[in-house]
Amino acid sequence: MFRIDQRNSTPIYQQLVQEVKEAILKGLLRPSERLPSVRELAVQLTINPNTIQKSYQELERQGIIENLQGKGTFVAEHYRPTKDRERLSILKDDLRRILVDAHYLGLNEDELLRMVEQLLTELKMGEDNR
Amino acid sequence: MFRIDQRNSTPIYQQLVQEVKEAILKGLLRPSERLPSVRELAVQLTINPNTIQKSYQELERQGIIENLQGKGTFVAEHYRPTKDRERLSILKDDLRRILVDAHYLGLNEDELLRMVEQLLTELKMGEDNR
Amino acid sequence: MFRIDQRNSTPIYQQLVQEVKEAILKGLLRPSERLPSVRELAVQLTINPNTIQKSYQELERQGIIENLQGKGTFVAEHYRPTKDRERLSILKDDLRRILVDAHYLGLNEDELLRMVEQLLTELKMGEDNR
Amino acid sequence: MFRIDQRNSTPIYQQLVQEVKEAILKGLLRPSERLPSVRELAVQLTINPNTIQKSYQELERQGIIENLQGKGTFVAEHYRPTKDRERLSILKDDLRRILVDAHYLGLNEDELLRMVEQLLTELKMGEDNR
DNA sequence: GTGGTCTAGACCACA
DNA sequence: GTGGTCTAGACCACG
Repeated sequence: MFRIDQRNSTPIYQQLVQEVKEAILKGLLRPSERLPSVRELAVQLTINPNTIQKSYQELERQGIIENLQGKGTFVAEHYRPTKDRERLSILKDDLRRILVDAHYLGLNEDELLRMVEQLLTELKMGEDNR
Repeated sequence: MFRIDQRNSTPIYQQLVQEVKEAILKGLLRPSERLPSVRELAVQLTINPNTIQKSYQELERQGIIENLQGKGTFVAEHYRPTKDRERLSILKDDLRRILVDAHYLGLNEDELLRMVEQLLTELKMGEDNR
Repeated sequence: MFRIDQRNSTPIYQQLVQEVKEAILKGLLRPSERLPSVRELAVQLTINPNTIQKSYQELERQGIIENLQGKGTFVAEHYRPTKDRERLSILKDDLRRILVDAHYLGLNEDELLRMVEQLLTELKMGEDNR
Repeated sequence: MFRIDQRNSTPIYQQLVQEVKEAILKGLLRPSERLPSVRELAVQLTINPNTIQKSYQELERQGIIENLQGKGTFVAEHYRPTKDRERLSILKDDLRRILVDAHYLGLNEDELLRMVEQLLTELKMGEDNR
């Protein structure tokens, strides 16, 4: 269900956060749908349960998933984007960094924009999924 | 000359690498121009010299600056983009991550593309500056 | 009759205890009045009967409701406040925590006191209801 | 420096978060002042470093403390209250719960308000501390 | 020396 | 069965 690369240097728990967000965006996970339990997923991905838990807590903090006591973890029914200024500013900085790197890797403006478009399509953004 | 934010969680040495790359892109630093010495910059930015050193080494590894023994560090005269497949793939992953985050922050496709355009203009990319 | 929020992280049984206490305070439930049976309430609130049971037990322990074998559960006729020192001390700690949090949320002393007054009015405290 | 009660059922990491917030409020910790390192505090309080870390991360998330890479953890220079509506609503619910409990413990409105006033004085709120 | 991540394993509250 | 907390101990990146 989720792809985790143990050799990737980005923390596993962040990779999982990202994977869940993408899965929801792509419609693979739907609002109110149940996520695998911490233990289940730990077994599936051969990752420590604590690591899974950290991911779930982060996703809950962002309002993307919800925990029902003793029943499990679910995709939030109504996700409300935050428009958090601070996080938007960080995002913009990250984007700037990427554009700079892209230039030094030899990508020109057109190639870059095409890459963006392709990724947006892949993620089915602009569609009705949450 | 370079903006470093100690509170930012991205490593200081990476921030500096980024700042130098941007400065060159914007034409603030021109090919063959001399960079501040490690010690100078360490004093200016009140940062550990080892950290500056690490940034310069990274930039040299990427072929963006060159060290002339005993003379100082200079912006490379002729930078050749690498087209490094591995790094391109990482860049794409980073970009995907950002697009997903943007969505969860409430940005739609249009707003995103406009942000990209704005940043590209800011960086004067598309022009002849290295 | 009682509002339960499954997404709220405070245990459901505690939420219910709270709701019952408030209902009595507001006069919605009067001394000697019968409470819904465990099963009834479990169906109404779509909650596990064991959870309801736990709430009722807690309320009985506090002397707020009484169980008459085979007849049902009733609001106690004469509630005598306990003046339990231990619980008073815990309450004070909880209150301190809230005041601190309020400060960090940007509330000043006036706004806080006004909030307290408002809540007291809402709860009709200061009146003769139990 | 910080009082932790291992027997208290509220999680240790939350107790510590609370203690730090209070210490700042009371002026025992001043903006820009360095907090004990995770390891130091772990030894002092005979608590696992991971637990301390969890507290520090929560405080950082709330913008109350800041981490400077490799240099340690510091009280934020300029704390900006969030006015987070959701958290305010939770706070109000907590406050309501306490008022109800206070009533059932036999406190009347006057006694309650006096307790609030006393706590506010203890915390030196209303003064110039941050 | 600083914090950040991860694992292994344990215990507990809740439903 | 569910997630939440805590410990012990290890490794790593950063400055």
